[in-house]
Amino acid sequence: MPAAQLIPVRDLQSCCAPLTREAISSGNAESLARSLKALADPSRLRLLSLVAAHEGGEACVCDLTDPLGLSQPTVSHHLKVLVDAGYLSVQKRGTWHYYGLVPGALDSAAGLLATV
Amino acid sequence: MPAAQLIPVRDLQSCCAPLTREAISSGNAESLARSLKALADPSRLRLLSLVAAHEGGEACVCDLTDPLGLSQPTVSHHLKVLVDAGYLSVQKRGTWHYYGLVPGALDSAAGLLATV
DNA sequence: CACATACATTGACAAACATCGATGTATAGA
DNA sequence: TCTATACATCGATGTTTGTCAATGTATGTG
Repeated sequence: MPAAQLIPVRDLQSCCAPLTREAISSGNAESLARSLKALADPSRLRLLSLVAAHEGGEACVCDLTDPLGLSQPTVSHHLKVLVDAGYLSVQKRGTWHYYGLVPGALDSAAGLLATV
Repeated sequence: MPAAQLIPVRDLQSCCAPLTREAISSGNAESLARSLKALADPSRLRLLSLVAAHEGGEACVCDLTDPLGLSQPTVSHHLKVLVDAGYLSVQKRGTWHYYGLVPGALDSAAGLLATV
């Protein structure tokens, strides 16, 4: 899948223009849109929040399905989207997969927004 | 359409929890997701950028179709989405409709992101 | 009035997406 | 080795979304 890859938020850059200068490039717009699309879903926002609020800052899939009211495959899918976008990280211990927030990832996204 | 209304970004609030405290409520997650979804499209990001970079900080539809390479109805549609979400405002002078950035709207969105 | 311009709305269609049930894979324990 | 648990992947389905051509609505001009 060479076309349309997802770059982790932290590696995104909207270049230099802070605003009102030059219009964002077509490529940067696509990258930023992809990162925002990963966040633009109520279930995924709640997932990020649930993970962050969970003790130790990490949670396994089994901790998340009930509060979300979604099936395990669906939760797994959303987690994958968030990992691919660079908002979450996984760590496998035994049978469990522990998801945790990538430090600064949300801030990166917020920062990019201010650059239009 | 009483269900699932779009609240302007500036009126959104994720309540008090800054992070890692309590998980975001289902309702707030829906509202925030809706606002982010309005931004999560390359064409709309470029529209915001083009409007901001245009002289006077405002632009009419005819200024935007060519740089975007999209049809007039499509541009009109995207602009409506951005207006409904509270990112753009419209002002009609004669035959022209001038779109401008709503001050602080993008910052509001960025701020909400930091609250998860 | 007739005509042109600027824009919105409608209807249609294909692509993308969220969701689930079923199935596959790996790890742990009896 | 057999069984149970935790999770991922697959395939199918219904919904949402981006896009355009066609049409409608004002506004301005001759």
